[in-house]
Formats: sequence, C-alpha cells, structure tokens
Amino acid sequence: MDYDPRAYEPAAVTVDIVALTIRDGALHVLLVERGEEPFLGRLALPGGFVRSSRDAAGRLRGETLDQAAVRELAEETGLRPGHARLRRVHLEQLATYSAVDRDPRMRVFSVAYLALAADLPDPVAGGDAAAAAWVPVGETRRLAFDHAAILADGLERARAKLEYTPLATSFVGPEFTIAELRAVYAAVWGVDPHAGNFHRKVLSVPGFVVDLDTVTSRGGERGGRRSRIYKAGDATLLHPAILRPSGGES
Amino acid sequence: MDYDPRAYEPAAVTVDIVALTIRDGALHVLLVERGEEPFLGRLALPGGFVRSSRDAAGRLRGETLDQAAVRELAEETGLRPGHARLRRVHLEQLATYSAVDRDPRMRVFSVAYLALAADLPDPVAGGDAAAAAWVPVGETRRLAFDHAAILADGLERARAKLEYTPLATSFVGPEFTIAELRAVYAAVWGVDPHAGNFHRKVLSVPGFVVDLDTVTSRGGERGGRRSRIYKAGDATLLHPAILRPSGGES
DNA sequence: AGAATAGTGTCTTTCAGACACTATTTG
DNA sequence: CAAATAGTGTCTGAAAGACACTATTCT
Repeated sequence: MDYDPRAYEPAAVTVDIVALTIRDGALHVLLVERGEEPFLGRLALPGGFVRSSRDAAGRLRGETLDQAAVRELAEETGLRPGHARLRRVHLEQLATYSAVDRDPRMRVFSVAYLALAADLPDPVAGGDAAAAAWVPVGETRRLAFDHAAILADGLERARAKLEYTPLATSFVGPEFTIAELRAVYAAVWGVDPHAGNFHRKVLSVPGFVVDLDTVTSRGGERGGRRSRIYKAGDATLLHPAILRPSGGES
Repeated sequence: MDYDPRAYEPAAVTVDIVALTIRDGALHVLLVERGEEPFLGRLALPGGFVRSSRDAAGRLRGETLDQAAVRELAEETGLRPGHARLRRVHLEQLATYSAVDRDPRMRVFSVAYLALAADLPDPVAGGDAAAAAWVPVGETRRLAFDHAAILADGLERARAKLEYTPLATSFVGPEFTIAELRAVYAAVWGVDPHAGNFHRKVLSVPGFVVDLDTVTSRGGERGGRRSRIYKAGDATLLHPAILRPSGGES
C-alpha cells in the first residue's frame, strides 16, 4: 500500500442521497434541478463532495461519509444539522458507484446513501441546485449521471428492508396507527397488504410496535372506528418478518 | 456540484478485500502481512489503491472498483486476471469506510469487497505485502487499520446471504454433494444444520441445486452410502430460504 | 457384522394468507 | 340507519424443526 499522491490522477468522492418520504400516500424522492454543467437543468439526486483538508498544524480534518450525507440533506431541506427532524431520519449507506465515465469532468466515486423520513419540509434550492422538490418515484424521468440506477438500488433496498426491519416506522411520526403503518407498506411496495392480516401480524412481532393505550380523537372521514395509537418498539429485526405479498412466488 | 480539485485535500480510494474460503472444514480469510509503515508487520486485508489516470489525449482512464478488486485478488493469489478460477469467485461490494483517521498518512476511503471462493491457491506474497496466508477467521488478531471491523461486516454479510441466496455454492467446486454444501453452512455459521432436514430442504428449494444423476465413486472413509452429485441451479434467490438455526430466536 | 454416511417419513408447531365476522364511529 | 374503518376468529396450506427410520457402502 505504498502511495505517492502525485502519481495518481486526482479523484473526488461525493455522496449522493436517495431521500424518500411519503406524501399523499405515494412514495416521493427528493430531487434537485442541476444549476450547472454537466447535465444542466436535468434532475439529479442531491449530493456533493465530501470535505477534507488539513488544519494549520497539518493534521487531517474532514467529515466522514455519514456526516457528509447529513450535511447535504440538511442543506437541501433547509434544516440545521442537528435539528430534531433530521435526527429522526433513518440514514444508511447504499453502495459506491465508480464507472470511469460517470462524471465527464474527472474521476468521481459516488457513495450513495438512503435516507428515509416522515416529515421533512419542502426543500429549498441550495447552493448549486437551481431547484429542489419531492417527486413521486414513478415520475422521475431522465436523471443526471447514473442517478437512475442509484435510485433503483435505493428503492429496492427500502422495499427489502421493510420486510425484516422496523424501517417502516421511519416513514411515520413518533406516534402512529396500524393503518398508517400499512399505508407505508402500500406506498413503498405498491401493493396494499390485507388490512386484517397485516394488523394481526404487526402486533405479533415482538418489539415492532408498542401500544400507547390511547386512541385517535376521531374515526375516519366518513365514519369508522377510532384506532389505537402505537410508537416504535425496540426491535431492530422483525421476527417473524413482514413479507412482501409478491415475495413468496415459487 | 462545482468543484476545483486544488481546493481539496487529495483523497485516495482503495479497495480492501474480505476473501473467504473453506479449508479443512473451517472458514478462512486471506490476510497479508504488511511490509511497510503504517502497521508494519501487522496482518491486514489485501487491498490497494484504485488506479485512474489520463491518457495522452487527456481522456480519463482507469479501473472501476470491481476491476480493482479483481486485480488485487489476482495479485495476492498469483493468478492472472481472467483465470478460470478467478472467474468462479463470487465478488460483491460490502461498504465504504471513511473514518478521517483510519489511515494516518492521508485521507483514504476504503471500499470493501467480499470475495467467496472454493479453491483459490495458497497466496503468494505480492508487491507491498511481506507475506500472505489463509487464516482461520477465529484466529485473526489485531488487524491493521479498521480491518477488524471490515472483516466482521464481511462475515456477517456472508452469513446472512447464505440464508436467502445460493451463495454457498460459491464455496464448493462446480460439482458437489449435499453434504459438502452442508459443510459450507456449518463452517460459515458455526453450527451444523441437521443433516436430514437440511437435505430435504435444499432439494425443496426450486433452482438451488440440479441433480446430475451420478453418485460419488465411493462412500465415506469408514463406510457410508455414496451420495448423489449436484451442480448449482439457476436460482438467484432461495424460496423458501435456508434459515440459520439461531435466526429464529424470539 | 457393525459403523458410518445418505436419504426419507412423519409429526408438531409456527406462520402466511384467505375470508368471514364483530366492534365502533361518522354522517 | 348505512357506510366506513378497526380489529378478531378461524381455516388451509407451507414450511421449520425434532426425531425415528430406511438405504447403502465401507472396514
């Protein structure tokens, strides 16, 4: 692992974020409109370069990839890093993309992150992005760079992890009903699980949800029973899992 | 995404490989002894810098992360890239590690790969490594950098993917018996699945293995029936999954 | 023969999914 | 009341795991 920086073409490392939320029952992804070349005007995932430098004493300074992802998300949403709503965001690393020609300017390695949130505000155009918006995942045409592939990977990760982790609770507020949780699965998977079976199954998984012994203040718009209110439990893995309806094809 | 390379501290991107194989019924990982500082003499995962440059016409040249991983693996094992035995190796990206101080020399982002192989040769000390060897995963003390954490992540990935993918077939030759497959699960998981149930379960998963309608030339050392021979099927996901015995704790 | 290994039968329990049903609330 | 929503009961079939058993081949 000998190394001389000058022997190598400079490489850059960026983070790109697949930020997902649910609005009006549909899964949305945060996209920015690029304000400069390349791909000027094209929609892209929010992201940016990872910062590192040396301080006056020559010590290495910088941010980790996780920190860079939080910073980028904060910039796009206009929230201060450390804001309570940002701390409730689920953030996890997806994968690193390295095609030599993925950015025409230079060698860029992009580390993709998946961010899941319940209630992030409408984005503000930040820094180098001309505009930003939550876009339904079905209406994302012609993304810049290889961001379509990254988005697809992010969606698949989210869909898979709903099965065996309590990740769905990241999409709802701190208190929620079983129906709200089911709406998350419906939005992410594209199929609405059977209400009765879903209800029983969620309650049967130890540590998935905790009953708060309260009910909603009123039923549905046009009638209906009031529902009990739950919060997320302490399970990190769901046993048994909540399987995708299409997950059991044989 | 504006960028000026000179405004940033140079960063390097490396690949580090968690290469696993099974020897004498035990899971082994490929480790090298570092031939230079930092961590001189310490064991480490094989790895190295990703190469990129510009050609005479100024065009960007270089290798992808996947290509770099294959190259590193080839260097350590002494096989030519493209060798048949290398093409049978399962290679997948694990995660990218970014702690600012993980390498004292400079900012280094390490993209970790998981490599699973049946029959790689004894490693040859390559380039910057003083020595290399297959080490039982339980006997890996004090690895360099953050390689202990990377190894742990790689092991967990391998253990988890044995459940729901036909990855176990990567650890055996092109033709194998059910018992050999079971030995893979035993080595990776640390628990030997029940032979009878395992047998029936493997055969019940569509596309996991294909019966070659032949039997081994002889039974066990001290007696025993000859076993049928199978090859890997075309399934990419196992339905139903082969669950870890401890995977169902509630 | 007896030990060792491969492979099968069968039972119990758990869980997914279908579907019908009860419980409650709203207009 | 009727419609809508929450939540339960019950059945069927798939599959996991325990365990006993049969089948075959070695010394």
